[in-house]
Amino acid sequence: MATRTSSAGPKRPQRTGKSLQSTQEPPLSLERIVQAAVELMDAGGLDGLTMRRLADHLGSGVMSLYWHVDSKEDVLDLALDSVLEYQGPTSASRSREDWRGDVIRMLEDWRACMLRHPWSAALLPRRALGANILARLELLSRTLSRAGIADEDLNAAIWSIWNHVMGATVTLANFDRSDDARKAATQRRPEGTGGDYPTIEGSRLLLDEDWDGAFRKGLGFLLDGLPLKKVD
Amino acid sequence: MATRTSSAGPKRPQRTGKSLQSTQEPPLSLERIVQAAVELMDAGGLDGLTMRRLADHLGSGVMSLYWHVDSKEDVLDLALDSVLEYQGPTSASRSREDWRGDVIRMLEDWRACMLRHPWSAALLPRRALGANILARLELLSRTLSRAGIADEDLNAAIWSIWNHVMGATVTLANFDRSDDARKAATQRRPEGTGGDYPTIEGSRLLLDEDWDGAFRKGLGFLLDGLPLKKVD
DNA sequence: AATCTGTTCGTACGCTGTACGAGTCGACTG
DNA sequence: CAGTCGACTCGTACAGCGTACGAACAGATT
Repeated sequence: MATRTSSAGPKRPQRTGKSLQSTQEPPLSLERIVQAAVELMDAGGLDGLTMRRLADHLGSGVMSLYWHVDSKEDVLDLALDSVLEYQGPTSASRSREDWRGDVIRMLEDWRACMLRHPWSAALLPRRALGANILARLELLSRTLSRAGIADEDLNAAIWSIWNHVMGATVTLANFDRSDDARKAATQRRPEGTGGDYPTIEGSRLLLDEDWDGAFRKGLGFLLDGLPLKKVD
Repeated sequence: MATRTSSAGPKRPQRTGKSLQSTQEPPLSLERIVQAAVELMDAGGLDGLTMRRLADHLGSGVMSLYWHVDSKEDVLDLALDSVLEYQGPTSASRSREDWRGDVIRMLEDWRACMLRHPWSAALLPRRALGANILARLELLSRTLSRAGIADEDLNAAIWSIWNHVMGATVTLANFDRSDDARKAATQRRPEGTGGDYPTIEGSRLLLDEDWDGAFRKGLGFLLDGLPLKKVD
């Protein structure tokens, strides 16, 4: 963890002289930059990524990054998109019948991706949609359309399902990072107001929730509520 | 818009001397600070809020803010919560029957609040739940519970509905801020990959969506899919 | 040998959040 | 009246941020 801490060296050592290529870093590339950015944010959250740290991590100078990348925002976009890759239903054949399974599989993978990198949830609301997100949306559209949803309901259905994933992930990523939220909600008594949140406490809503189960169950409610053209 | 631009004055005028109380600002208070923070972010987004600008806006010194407030994060929390206030169903009587209407009213108000202050959507995923959010959750819990949802389904139902609002709002706030997203999604042809997103284009998913309608419709799907104990 | 093109990087600038300590002012106490 | 205390304000300073600018270097081409 602290293998790089050299005591009393110059401020940022990096690329020492010419003949002494000690660590022999591979050349900078967009892929390496993005991957390092993801690692930094996995380790330290959104604030864990600074251009200087990123450069140090790659053994390069800060401004070298800017030849490959326009801005830090650019790095964020690329990192977010790189984390959301999805290779669709491996055999396109099986999706003939089991549209529900296809949808659920893709959404749970999506959710898993974002929970593996909790910073992505906080990033999603403020970045444009990258290629991988669009690909997932496209897959969702195609599957739902084939499942026989009335055309006039299709868009609303897609958005509803999308929203379910977004909302669930965003919420959980938030809670996981500071579970003070739950404690605050259930333990703190506002005292000034006199009343707190009895129903929430009663249902143990914020406490011992099985998030995965709730996600699946809620998705079930949603899919059950969708109006299909043909009943099967 | 530019009424405050005084040419060649000192860097930040603020509270000139003792006898010349020109603008006679009311004293600093937490309420004033929070309100000013909301105004700044309404005008300039998340980045529009800096402690220095906030102080200027209030006619005070920067560090004076820190007597009322612990940190900038504190300001963000307070601003977010202040924007999500909700005075429940005015007459508690009417909610006896129309639980569906009560839920929809509260959620649409919630969504409207967040869309009125688009920065709030980007903030929500990374801040803990404030009192007003908890109050809304509590109301939702109570209403749903009274509507006759099976106890074992209650939590999943609450989360599903919550997620719907969160997802829809977060997505829309994102899109509204840069509608380049839609153009990029539908116009840009990835060329490298060869294929783009035909189904999305076909359904005009990202183009001419009636967001309010889709939100309502999707909420309908969700509520229709909820398993009620008693059918009515 | 000269030039060009792709790539690296040191320095510097303006901006951020905030720690620290000095200052002001009204009220209360001897 | 002097003294002192607490609430409140604020100037200065500092470390860290993103990045504009331009100098430097490598290898290939002329």
